[in-house]
Amino acid sequence: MARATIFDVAKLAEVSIKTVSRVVNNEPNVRASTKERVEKAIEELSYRPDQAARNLASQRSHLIALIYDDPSSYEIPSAGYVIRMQAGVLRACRDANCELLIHPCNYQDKDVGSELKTLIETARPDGIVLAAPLSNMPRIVSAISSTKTPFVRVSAGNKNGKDYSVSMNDRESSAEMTRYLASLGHKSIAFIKGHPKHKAVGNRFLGYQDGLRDSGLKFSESLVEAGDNSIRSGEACATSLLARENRPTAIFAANDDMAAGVVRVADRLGISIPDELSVAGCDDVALAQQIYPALTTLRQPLGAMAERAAQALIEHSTTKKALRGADTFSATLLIRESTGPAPK
Amino acid sequence: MARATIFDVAKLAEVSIKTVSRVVNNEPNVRASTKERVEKAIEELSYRPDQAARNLASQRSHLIALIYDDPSSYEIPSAGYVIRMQAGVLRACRDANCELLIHPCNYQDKDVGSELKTLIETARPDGIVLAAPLSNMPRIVSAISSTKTPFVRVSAGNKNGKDYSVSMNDRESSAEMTRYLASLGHKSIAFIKGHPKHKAVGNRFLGYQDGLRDSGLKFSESLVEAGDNSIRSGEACATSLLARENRPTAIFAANDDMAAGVVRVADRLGISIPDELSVAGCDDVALAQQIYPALTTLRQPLGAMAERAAQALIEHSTTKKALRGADTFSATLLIRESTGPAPK
DNA sequence: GTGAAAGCGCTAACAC
DNA sequence: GTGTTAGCGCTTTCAC
Repeated sequence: MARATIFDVAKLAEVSIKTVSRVVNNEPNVRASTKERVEKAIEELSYRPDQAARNLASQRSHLIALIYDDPSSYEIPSAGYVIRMQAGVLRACRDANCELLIHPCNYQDKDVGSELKTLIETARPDGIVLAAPLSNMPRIVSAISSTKTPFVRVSAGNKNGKDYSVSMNDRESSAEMTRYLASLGHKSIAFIKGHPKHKAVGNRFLGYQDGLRDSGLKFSESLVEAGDNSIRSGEACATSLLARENRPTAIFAANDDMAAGVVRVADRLGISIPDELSVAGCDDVALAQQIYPALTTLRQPLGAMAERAAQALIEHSTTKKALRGADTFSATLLIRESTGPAPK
Repeated sequence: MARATIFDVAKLAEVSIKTVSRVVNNEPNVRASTKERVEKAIEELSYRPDQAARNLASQRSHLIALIYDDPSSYEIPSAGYVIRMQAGVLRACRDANCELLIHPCNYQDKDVGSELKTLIETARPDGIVLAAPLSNMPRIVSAISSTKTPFVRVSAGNKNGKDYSVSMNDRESSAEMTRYLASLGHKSIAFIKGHPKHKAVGNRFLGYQDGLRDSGLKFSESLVEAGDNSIRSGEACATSLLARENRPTAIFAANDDMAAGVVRVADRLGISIPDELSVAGCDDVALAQQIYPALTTLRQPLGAMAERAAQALIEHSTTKKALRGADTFSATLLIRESTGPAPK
């Protein structure tokens, strides 16, 4: 037997299809008793509204797109980052019966711009969640912007007045981590910078300097190395940092992957963590708990950020309220095994 | 200006909308010159067919659902597994302008069954890719089956005559790994079994026994420990295995996470890998390359498997050809740093 | 090889 | 509070 339509329900409940529609969409202006009758009919026929018909009639796709840099194209994937964002968006979608459209892409491709435009024009999502580091790339932001589809940037680093973004308080949190390290007695705290395109990660460097200042330590360029967010670059920076005569007693890396690289190098060099060297990362990716010693890090509330982003988009798609400004989420300092008191 | 519809194109090209439809869908019976005219009009108006209208008229959702166990609900996520499957399905979808609907779920929930049924009845995907270990759970398989929506099981472990599945040759590959270990001179090769619900992982245990036999080694229950696929269980098994008087010189774990647990324990005990102990895993998750020493493992062609699964579903949705049998993919033996010659 | 007409199952606008 | 009607933009069927 064919699937029930809104007409079948209307007939059985002895109301018009519009009333059924009202009940299904939780619209007001339905008498409680009528509503009950309709609901009984729906139950009886196990009626489910047809999404395609709904989308066509309402001129909305009920689709939220999540666009991110393709982790499977990396040497070292940061899959956990993506999974957590997906989970967040999914939470927001479920509550609004939207679907999630995922689109991993490679920002190094010459024509990501037109690829994204085609995607958007074809699928017509009601809104777009744009993850870092794509959220910081003018080429990409402007391609998306040109489609006029509402979008939210995640971890955008630089706010601008024209759109809405959600991010973590990178600077404040990094300052907190630095102060924590200083409170452990470390006087020589090195920092490994991240990918220059990733602005949010750039703010962590600023926070590191703030934290140093707060703790009465002075900043020195010689304690700073520049990585590119990959484990391998973390290894390279650590190799340089740890080969010095007066090597630092603590290293704070702008993300966990690089911190993991530091741990790996220290292990090879026979430098004991945390006895001789404290290491801290940022992000709390899965790897952070998986390595030994487990990494002290800052947990980014990625899921919550993505959820908020999607919620804002969904709300905008119904209310058309302007989508501007920025929301900030606080990171949590997770103290694990890789940090300890400075060697005497 | 509003978006162009099929009528606008038809008018501009001076044909009927049906002809435009034919061109757009690559249907036959259009004269080359007509086709060209239509294409020019499409280009000029930058026309994009409306997916919602298409779905409604064709009674297909053009959606492929990917259902998997939620990695973000784990203590230790296996996010890479999911990302690779997503990438595979996405490849198949792109070629057929389908969209991917992802649905992470928690198989421990009492009512996953009805959750999945609701999802399927609401979103009405044209087909479903069901990932392991869900693909082995009768409760879940039958819930999906009851919706009559075509589905493919990935790494199903046990074939049955009623559906289609794609999997890796777990048994043969594990035998190969075991023979490789034996060829290195190891005489005492231990095995850590995986989660009992995960049938594919069970086949690896069979392969281990085959490999032992092939190499003239005899199987001993005392060299087998049972884990549950988690890092922590790998640590527990390793702790037991390595505390013995005559500890094994090689440990083969049914997945990488457990192998990583072994590495961690060996590290704590001061047992050098690979000099004193060889460790091998299975799956080639990201973690396998991230730990030190990098893990020798079997790379599961997950992306290809998922892609094939989705392709089969898409083909079925157009041709209605029966979806039965099983396709098998070969794993690749990846020799990295964690295995070496048996200690003299 | 091409076209006309009839839906697909819903929402929106407005009438009652 | 409730119903009527007209689309939404395509695909399908069938006629030519």
